[in-house]
Amino acid sequence: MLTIGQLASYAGVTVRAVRHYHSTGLLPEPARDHSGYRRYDAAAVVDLIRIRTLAEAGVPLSRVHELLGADVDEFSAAVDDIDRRLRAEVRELQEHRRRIAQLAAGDSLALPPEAVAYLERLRELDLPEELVNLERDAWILVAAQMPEQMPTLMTLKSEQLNDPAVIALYRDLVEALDWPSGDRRLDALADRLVTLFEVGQDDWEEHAEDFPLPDELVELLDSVFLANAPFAPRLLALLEARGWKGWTRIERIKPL
Amino acid sequence: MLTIGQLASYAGVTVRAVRHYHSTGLLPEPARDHSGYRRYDAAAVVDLIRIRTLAEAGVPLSRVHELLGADVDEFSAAVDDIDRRLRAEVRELQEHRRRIAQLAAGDSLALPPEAVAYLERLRELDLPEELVNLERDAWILVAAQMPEQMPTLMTLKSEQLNDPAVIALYRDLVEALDWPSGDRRLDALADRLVTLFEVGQDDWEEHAEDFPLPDELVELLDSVFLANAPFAPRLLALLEARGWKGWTRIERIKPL
DNA sequence: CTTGACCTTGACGTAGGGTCAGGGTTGCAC
DNA sequence: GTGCAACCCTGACCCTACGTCAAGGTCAAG
Repeated sequence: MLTIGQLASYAGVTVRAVRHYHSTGLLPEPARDHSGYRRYDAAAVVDLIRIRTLAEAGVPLSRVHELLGADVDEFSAAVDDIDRRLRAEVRELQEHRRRIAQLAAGDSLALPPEAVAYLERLRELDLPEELVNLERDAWILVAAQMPEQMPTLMTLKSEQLNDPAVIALYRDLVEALDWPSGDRRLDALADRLVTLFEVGQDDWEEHAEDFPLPDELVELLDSVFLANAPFAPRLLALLEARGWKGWTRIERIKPL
Repeated sequence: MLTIGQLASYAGVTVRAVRHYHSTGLLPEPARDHSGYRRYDAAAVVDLIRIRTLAEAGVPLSRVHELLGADVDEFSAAVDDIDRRLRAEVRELQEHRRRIAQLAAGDSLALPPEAVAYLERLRELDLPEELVNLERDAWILVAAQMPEQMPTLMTLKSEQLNDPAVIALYRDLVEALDWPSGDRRLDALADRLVTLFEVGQDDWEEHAEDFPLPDELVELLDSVFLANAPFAPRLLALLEARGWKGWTRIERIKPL
């Protein structure tokens, strides 16, 4: 008669595994000797080797029992099923590998390439890193909600950058981050913003219909603006006084 | 400010996952409102999306933190490392698939093909299934201890089957399973066994040196014999009286 | 008698959360 | 004002397939 250690060693598994199989009922508990030790016969070794063979082939323990008692048809059906599961796992891991390979540090983490390109363009225009980071975080939020619209959105944004007035405004908005909260220069900024809005209005309304940002996303992006720009509340108030409401989604509230 | 549910939905993860990330320190706990609810800002959404991006690419959570703060070099080194791990997992699964595909119900579970062929030959010789099953279990034990010797061992066993006297003896040994324990016919069986031993002795001794079965394996196989054949103790005694000791490894104890 | 190798049960840990249970909060409709 | 659904909170147990102590009992050798 064998002890659990001998059994395990003959079958090529660990003692812990044998006890685990007992605890799940996969291998029946044998009789105990006078001191409480489990005592096994050679048949247990054979059973355990069968279990190990299946387990090492990737069969989940919960299915080993059914496979040990299966006839040829049941067995091959179960094997097919398990192989399907393994194939799916392999595919999933391959997909992981694909994604891992595309990951890189910095912007491209959580942003599609067209957004990365847009950020890179901002950098080339010598806009400060501070702004680029804010833009990046905002676009991460957008990309998470509407990934398929990102290419078109990025094209639109990129086109805006062809207007030197837009770029100048970006630059001055960054400057404004350091201004005291009631700074008089905000009025001039508001005027310039309104000018841009009115020039670009038709374009924007057209696009706004094509790509409706969900209300909650608009709110979220506004909150990013409010949280990062001390002048934001005052600027929004100035814009409202000029007939424009909102920021992420700007709307006319007074007719011209 | 966002609740945990809104945060989770913006980032595309479950509420439970967010709490899990809090518990492991991956995502810092935010401030609570007056009723104890967690309240998040948009920056938390961005952080969470970054975490999700890495996690979905197969990065273990324990490494996500280090990756979020890594520079380009550290990042790509870590990515290489993770990809190695993923590759290893894929290989392991492919190996599982290979083995699963070779598994079949019946004998081939836990036995190499040459052993399966040997068992099949026993069946073709019309030896009873009872014997074939006993042989199968015995060879499972041997195969588990010395897999690389199996082809040669099976060749040797197969050659023995070319002697009609051996086959006849097998048949009669199976018959003997039903005999009463002190049956007189055992004497005749013992005589025939001894005859075979003496004819084959040189062959056997030669092979015994080439393929030394470990003592413990011999003991285990003897125990299979003893457990399954009621006549075994008596037969072994008769053999000893004729100058031969053992069963799995038979040895002459008296000179001729 | 000691020592070391074995055995016993029980419990906790792994990765990444899922799924209750039991109770408090909020917001909207009636 | 109140009822109800939909949130939120913590705590706890569940999953795989065991690994790894902890605290003790047993056995064989020297």
